[in-house]
Amino acid sequence: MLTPLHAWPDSPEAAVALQQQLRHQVRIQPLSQPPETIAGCDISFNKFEETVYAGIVVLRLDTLETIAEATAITTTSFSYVPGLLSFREIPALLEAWDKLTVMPDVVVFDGHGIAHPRRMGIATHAGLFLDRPTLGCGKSVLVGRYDEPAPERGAWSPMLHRGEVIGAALRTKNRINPVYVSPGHLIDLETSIDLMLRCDGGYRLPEPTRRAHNLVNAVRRANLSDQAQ
DNA sequence: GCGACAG
DNA sequence: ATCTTGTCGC
Repeated sequence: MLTPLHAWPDSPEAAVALQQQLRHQVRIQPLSQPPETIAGCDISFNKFEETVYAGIVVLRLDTLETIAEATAITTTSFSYVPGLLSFREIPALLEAWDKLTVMPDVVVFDGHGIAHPRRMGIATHAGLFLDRPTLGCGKSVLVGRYDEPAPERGAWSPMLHRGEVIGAALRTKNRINPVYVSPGHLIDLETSIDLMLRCDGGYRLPEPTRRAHNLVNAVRRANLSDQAQ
């Protein structure tokens, strides 16, 4: 089990205070080594239920083939609050992480990294726990403004918040809405964008994220049919 | 004060 | 996030 970075807050107020403390530990910098593997992670749940299904999928960056997977089923009491997503999802993801037999060089999260009001999105927060390069790739914006990037795949424009560049609106498919990429920890924006473009499987979302999403939904639905019998 | 608000 | 069929457009 990973050494806990900190105790888990029991209230939104305590969580915000913790984010203010943790933000000083974040390091946005180039990768120290060329990555060969990348993992995607996601959680799924049935509305109104506290059970959460977490999953992580590791792929080779050059071929995008899946080389490892891990899942975990737990419960959460921390409900979703914009800006505090990590407190709801990280516990379950860390349980899945402990079951992983292959350590990925980079981890992509479904959400944001520093593109967050306190620069502490789920990718950044988790990066501090894992002490490994992480980045966020979200489907919508939490904070920040940007100019629409050109319509061609690969085009991107910076996301700005309080005078800082916090991420990029990146076009992963021609004429399709961009995804929002931001570094989490131990990586920089340029590398994050490059990695997302290399994870192209022909869809709007990067392959690591898509596979993790499919994995957790498969586990959740399998559990539903089990209970029905 | 009003609106916005990752998954 | 999840619940869901067809449908408009490239």
